[in-house]
Formats: sequence, structure tokens, C-alpha cells
Amino acid sequence: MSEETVSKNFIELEIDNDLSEGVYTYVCTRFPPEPNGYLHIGHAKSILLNYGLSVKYNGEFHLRFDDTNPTKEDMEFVESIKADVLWLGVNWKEHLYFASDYFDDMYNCAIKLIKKGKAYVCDLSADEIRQYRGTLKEPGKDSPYRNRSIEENLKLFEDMKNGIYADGEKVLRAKIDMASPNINMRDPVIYRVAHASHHNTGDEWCIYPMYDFAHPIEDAVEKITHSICTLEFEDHRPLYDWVVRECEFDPAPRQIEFAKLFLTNVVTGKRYIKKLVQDKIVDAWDDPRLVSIAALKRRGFTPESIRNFVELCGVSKSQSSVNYAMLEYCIRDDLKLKKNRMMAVLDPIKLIIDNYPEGQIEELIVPNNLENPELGERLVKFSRELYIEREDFMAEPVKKYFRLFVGNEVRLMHAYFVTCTGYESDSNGNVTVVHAEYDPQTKGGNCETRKVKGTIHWVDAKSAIKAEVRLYENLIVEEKGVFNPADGSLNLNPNSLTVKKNCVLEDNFKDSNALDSFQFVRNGYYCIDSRDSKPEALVFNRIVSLKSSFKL
RNA sequence: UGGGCUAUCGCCAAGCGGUAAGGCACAGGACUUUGACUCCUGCAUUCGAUGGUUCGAAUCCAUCUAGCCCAGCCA
Repeated sequence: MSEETVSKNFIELEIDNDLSEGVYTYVCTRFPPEPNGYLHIGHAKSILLNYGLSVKYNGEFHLRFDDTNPTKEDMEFVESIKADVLWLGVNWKEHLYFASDYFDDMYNCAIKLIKKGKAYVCDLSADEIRQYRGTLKEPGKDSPYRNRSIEENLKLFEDMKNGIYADGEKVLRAKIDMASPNINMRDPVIYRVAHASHHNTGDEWCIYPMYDFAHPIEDAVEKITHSICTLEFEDHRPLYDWVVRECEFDPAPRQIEFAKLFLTNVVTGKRYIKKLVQDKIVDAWDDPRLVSIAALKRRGFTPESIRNFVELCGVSKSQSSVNYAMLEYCIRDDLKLKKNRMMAVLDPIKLIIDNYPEGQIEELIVPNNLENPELGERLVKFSRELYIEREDFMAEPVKKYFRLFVGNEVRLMHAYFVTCTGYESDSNGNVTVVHAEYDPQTKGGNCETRKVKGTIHWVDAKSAIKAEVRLYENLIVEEKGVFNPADGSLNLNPNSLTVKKNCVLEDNFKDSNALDSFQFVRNGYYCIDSRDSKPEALVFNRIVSLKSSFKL
């Protein structure tokens, strides 16, 4: 039996090592979003990585909302995040937690630190603290309040908790080392006063723990073994370890960092997306031009395609930007055998088959997906007048063009061979109608005696459904970034959205579901918009365009 | 001489001292009821640079260079 040797990523190697050395006897991971926005493709990597690890090592996975800052968080986001995580196929079972549920634990840890002489209440203002902190190259200096007695600190901290002080008047700081080359270790603030109502704990607290203090405690309380986060927290790891050690947690969770997922030509990053939504550059968090999970879902991406994409990207510590083409490949790959390939015409022009009996309507049996017979067949109406794609006819054909032009025979997909006999045009020279004659012997598009080079799609004119199709290009063209650093202006692609309103579809779309996509070559994959579709005129989003080796 | 991290094909990414996996993209060709898909074929004598150790180095050592992150009472 040949074993498939999929190489392990560096995190898996670390976990293997921890397990074999007996540091841990089990594996428990977590995804800890702050509920202050919608999840995007970058979060998908973190979610899938953490969850995947728990599955591979037969361990557990927790979904935990890191809600330690009441001024930035909202329940709306909690629900959207849960929905998106679920959609990705991640099951947290009973392990749904809120950091705010541990406020008592955190408070007790703070007391413990004070009693050990490892934390003190500081009266310096935010500004003063910054000045005392020093700079990247110069050490900081001790706060004048650094050596208060344990008793005084205990009293002061209790007063902070009891609401004696206003926001910003006092903070609790860890007593570490103001001269540390790592700025995070220069007596970091671990508790601040904030008279704000919390979405979970209401007005119970007026002091809230800072991330650096709260996060290790959250992990430790939940007995997380491997706390996996992104690279920018690398400098925080000594502080993370300090908190775990000084609060005397056992077993101690271990933080491991990996590189964030960046995609070329799109906007990643919660705060950028937030700005685009706030400035009304896009309609909402699920605008299909975005790469939020909600947007990808609305546009027709499948959870499988996202999972596969993340898998393909890999995990490492080098900052990188994945080519957008890789994402497109993943959705194409996932859809091509799974979805029906129904017909639609984006830029219709009429085709009249002059030798087809007037008034006759045939119902042709056509396969839903030629490459996957399991998808079955459907009936498609065919009659004398059809719509075809404007680009599938040329009055004066260029070299190597093998679709319709006068005298040329092509196949109407799954229907008949037709030969072009002529065309009509208006006073401006625009082609309005194309004429053709069909060969009744070629029904179903089969013919044993001759071949055609071109096959084109079509829609029966009388029964056609009208539709609006939105074509999306990437929101940004330049890889440099969303914002122009020179003047702060947005660096956006003006052609990121094109709406085509006069498209026609075969009538089978009446019975389609929101996430049914269709495909036709030379155009791409499309999906019914799960949000905006209305029965009278369906709205489609293009998921991804296909490449074409023939350019007019 | 602040600290931390990273560097392998256009883009991701394996590799862990024994002579450069794979995927995306790209380019040819075959096939084809959509110029798609599928299938073949090609695509790093070289691993940021320079020295050194070694029979042997992308892998070890030294120096240098480039990029990313850190001075929130955000996470």
C-alpha cells in the first residue's frame, strides 16, 4: 500500500514534537475573533488551520469571541461570524465561548499579580505613559507609581473596579522591565477603566482587561494547548508566556505564529473593508466585490472551494501574497462537475431559422452537465426564433473564426446544425438579426457525416426569461494596496462592476435555487444572487470568468 | 549595533547534510456538443549575496543585503 505522503506544515511538526516530548497529551485549538466586523478570506485560513489541526490530532476546537473591549464590539457581528464559521463547515460543537465570561478569572489573576508584587496601579495619563515608555531605540523609564505598596495597589485596583475613577484616570500595569528591548515588556497596561456597557456583561464591569493580559488567560482557562495566531503577535509571545507563568497556569498554552493570507488585487483586512462599507464605495459587507466570507458566499463560492484554496496556499512564516488566479482555479475546479450547465445569452442578438416551421416548438432533451451524467437531463424549448450571443456572429469573419458567418455551419448546442444564410442590419450598420437554415437530420447536435468546428449556445426567444447579470472585476487593480499613500485616496478599479440588464436565460431557471450556477464557455461561471434575486428578473453574479484562447 | 521575524521558479510552497516535490500562472500539442474541461509536453545546473566547514551544502557556520512587524488605556 503506497502511503500518500503529504508533507506536514511547520505547526504540525511543532505539535508532533510537543506530543512526543510529553509537553501535552492532547491537542486543543481555538479561533478567537473579536466581534467587530465580518470575517473574510484571511480569517478562513485561521479558522480552517485551527480546526484542521484539532481534527488531525483528534483534539478539540473552540470558537471564542474575544470581546474584551466593549466600545468596539457588537452582537450583530457575533451572529454573522457564527454563520460564516458554520458555512465553512467548521463545527465547534458545545465549545462556544466568550472572553467576557472569564472576567472574574481575569480579575482574580490581576489580584494575584498585585499580591506577588508583579502589577501596580499607575496614575500616569495615556500621554505620559507613552513618553515614559521610551522609543524603539531608547529604553523607557519607571513610572513614579511603580513602587506603590501591595496594600495600596490592592485598594486602588478595587476602587478602579468599583467605579471610583473616570476613564483614563488610572490603569493597572504589569511590573516587568522598562528597559526591555521589547516594547511590549515595558510595564504593559493590563487593565483600563471604561465606563461602557458590554454586550454580554452589561454594566457589571467598568474595568476591562487588555488583549495581552486577557488572551493568555482565556487560552489557559480553556486548556488550549496550541494558541495559533498571526505573525504580528510574535513580539507579544514573551508577554504571553509571562502572564501564563506569573498566573501559574498548568498546563501552559503555547503560542505559535503563522503568516497571514494576502490575496493580490483585492481588499483584505477588516479595517479596510470597514472603510469601504462606511464610505459607501461598496453596498455592504457582502458586496460581491469584497472577499468577506459573506460576499464570497453571495457570489456563489462554495465552502469546498474555500477549503481547498486555503489548503493549496499552505502555511508558513514568510509574508506572502497569493495570486488571485489560485482562488479562481479553486471555484472553477469545484463547480465544473457539480452544477448544471444551463444556457443563457448575455448580449443577445436574434437568430431566425428560416426553414424551421413557424409556430412549432420542440422540447429537446439535453444533459445537465455533459461531464457528469449523474446530474441528469432537462427539457429545453427550441423554436424558429432564438437568441444567440452577439459575439458568436461576424459579418466579416476574421481569420480562424469558426462561429457564425454567412455560409458557415455551426452546431447549436444540443440542438441542430445550422448554416448561416444572411443577416440584417440597421442604418448604423449594427447587426440586428441573423438568418440561418437548419438540418433536421442533425437533431441533438449529432451528425455522422460531417463535423463543425464551432458550437454555440442559444436561448429560445419566446420562452426566454429576462435577467440582470453583474460582472465583477477585482476592486483594486494595483497590487500596491487599497489606499494611495501619497494622498490617502482610494486606489480602486473603476470597472469593478458592470451591469448587463438585457440578458436572456432558458426558462428552466424558473426552478433554480439561489446557489445554482451555470456555465458557458467564453464567459464563465455565474450564480443566482442569493440576496437580490427577484422572480420577475433574476439577478446573477459572475463567479469567475474563464480564459479564452481566441480573442476577436 | 533597538528588538523580533522572513528570504527556494512570475505567485504560493515542499525540502531538515547525499546532489531542487507539487499546485497556480504561462507556452506548445492532442482531444472536444461551446476556443472551456480533460490529456500529454515544456517551464530553478540552482535555493537573497559573499566567504567558510565538508568527500558532498538550499540545508551547518560567519558576514552582508533586502522585506515585514513593534513605541493603543485596539485586537
